[in-house]
Amino acid sequence: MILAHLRKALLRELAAWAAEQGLSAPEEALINPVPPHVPADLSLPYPMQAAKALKRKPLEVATELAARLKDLRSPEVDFPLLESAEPAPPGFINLRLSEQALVWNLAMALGRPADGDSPYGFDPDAPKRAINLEFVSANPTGPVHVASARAATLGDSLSRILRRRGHGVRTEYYVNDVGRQVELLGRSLHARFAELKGKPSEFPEDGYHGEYIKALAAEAPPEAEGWGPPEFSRFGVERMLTAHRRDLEELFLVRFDRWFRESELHDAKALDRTLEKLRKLGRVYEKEGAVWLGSSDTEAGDDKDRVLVRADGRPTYFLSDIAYHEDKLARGFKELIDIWGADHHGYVPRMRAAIEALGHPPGTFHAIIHQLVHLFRGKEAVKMSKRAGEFVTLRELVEEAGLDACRFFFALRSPNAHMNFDIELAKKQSQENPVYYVQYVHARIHSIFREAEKHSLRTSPGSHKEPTARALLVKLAWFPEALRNCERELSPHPLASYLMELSGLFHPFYEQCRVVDTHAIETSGSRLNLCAGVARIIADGLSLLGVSAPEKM
RNA sequence: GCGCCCGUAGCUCAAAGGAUAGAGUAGCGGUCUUCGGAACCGCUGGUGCAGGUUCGAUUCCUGCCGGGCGCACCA
Repeated sequence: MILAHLRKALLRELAAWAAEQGLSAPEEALINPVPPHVPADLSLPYPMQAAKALKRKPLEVATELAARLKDLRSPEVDFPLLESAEPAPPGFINLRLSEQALVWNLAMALGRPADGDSPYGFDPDAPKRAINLEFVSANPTGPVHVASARAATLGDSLSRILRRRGHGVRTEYYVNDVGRQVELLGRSLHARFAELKGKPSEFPEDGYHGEYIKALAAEAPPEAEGWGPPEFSRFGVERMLTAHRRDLEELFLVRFDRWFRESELHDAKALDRTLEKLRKLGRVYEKEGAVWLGSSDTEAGDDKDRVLVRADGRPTYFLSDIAYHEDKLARGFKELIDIWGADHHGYVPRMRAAIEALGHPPGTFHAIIHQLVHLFRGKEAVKMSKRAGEFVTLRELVEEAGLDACRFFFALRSPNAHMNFDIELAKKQSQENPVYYVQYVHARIHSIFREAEKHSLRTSPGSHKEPTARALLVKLAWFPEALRNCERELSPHPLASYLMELSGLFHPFYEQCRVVDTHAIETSGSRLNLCAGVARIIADGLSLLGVSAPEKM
């Protein structure tokens, strides 16, 4: 929060200075954390950029600018923001926050989000976005696979963070409840059911072979004797969907605001309407009996045109997908963000092309592509095939490794990171998961609170001189910035990394600064206050990641 | 063959073009009569290769090497 004010104040000052120099104003005042050897809180690299444009010496520019920044103030607060602003080679300005600024920021961090409309981390200046975030959307033809854990973590954590930032976000799960895969599910169940009844059956060639199919067939009601594959399809989809909801929402704590069924589109004739709209816009043509979208003729960069309606008259999956996205936009969303595995990345340009062809502004559609998780058991790669039934379920992993360990583990990784995930290690050595490192600090602080309670010591605002305490205060100020980075990167991993760093700073403080001390009530009070801030941010940050913050471990 | 992603410490990963590349974990050596040893402190260990752009490159560009994933009138 204080850093947002600082950035704004810096930007004003830099813009004024730039105008005097005949430069265009910088778009943003970029501030960076400093490396350990630098005795400051933050650094401003702007002088080096300005020096280039002005063809002047960077350090000279930094010196000139630093002098102007010393007494920097913000209209939102009534104290000076900085204690010092010093030029440093090759052309940084190193900033040290004022004590008032740090104390004020701690108070903001400790404010109760539930009470106000401006919780810590909320960004009043950011333009509000209306986002539909779709993720997982696994076919209801089998249990939720471990491979979905990454997308589920990404989507759920990101949606929580974006909401905290003040955006309107609705999460959505698209259910492919019609089509070939679902038919195959019905035929597989039909065959397994017949087997159970000792009747002759023909198991479909590409059918689903997993044991769960047999188990599911065994659960079919008595009247299933008279069912054909379509009835088994319906039965199977409903059962699978129920299991998906249970695994994702109850087990993995991933919430979807809407479970949208493809069949809803067919019922509403949405495919016809979308096709008609594209036709009117002149974006489709017929060739060789099929209807094509002129997707290569767009800015989206699709390399070829795509079939919407096959020569036999059946619509492609692509068309229903377009209709689905059109439906989301009709519901008022301005941005559609889909989270897809890297195995679908080739689908991005055509989807973008379709959105463009429908006349929506560029940037309406965005795909977050996450790299696939390669599963191992020890050294051995796990092949995953739903049809062969060889896979590890999400439930299996969570029940063995623990929810917190799983969610934090995936949250730490950038979507672009290719990762090898050793299931044995995850199950066996869950103690090594960094999440415990973070949770431990939270539990430790609450232990301090319990100790303070015994001596009737209470938190009180106050300043902090010790370097370890000051480092914590500065780190607390970075929390909103971490959330901002999450929004920019469209990933929760900057927050997870931040929590690791914050936690790492607590222990040195703990070792050097005795908190509970009945001979120093005032110091105890201000240190308890700092502890409260750290605990609050850890609990808050972990909750944004869907991870618990236990008071005892 | 073309396209997208990646290659960073033994392992799993960070790092808005910024300073001496950070964490966790593993390894080695220390720290236990006070708030939690699931801890702390110290040491060891580094950007695949070759060029280029830049005051400055893990980051951008080119080429190479290695890996993952795509390239349907499948979903």
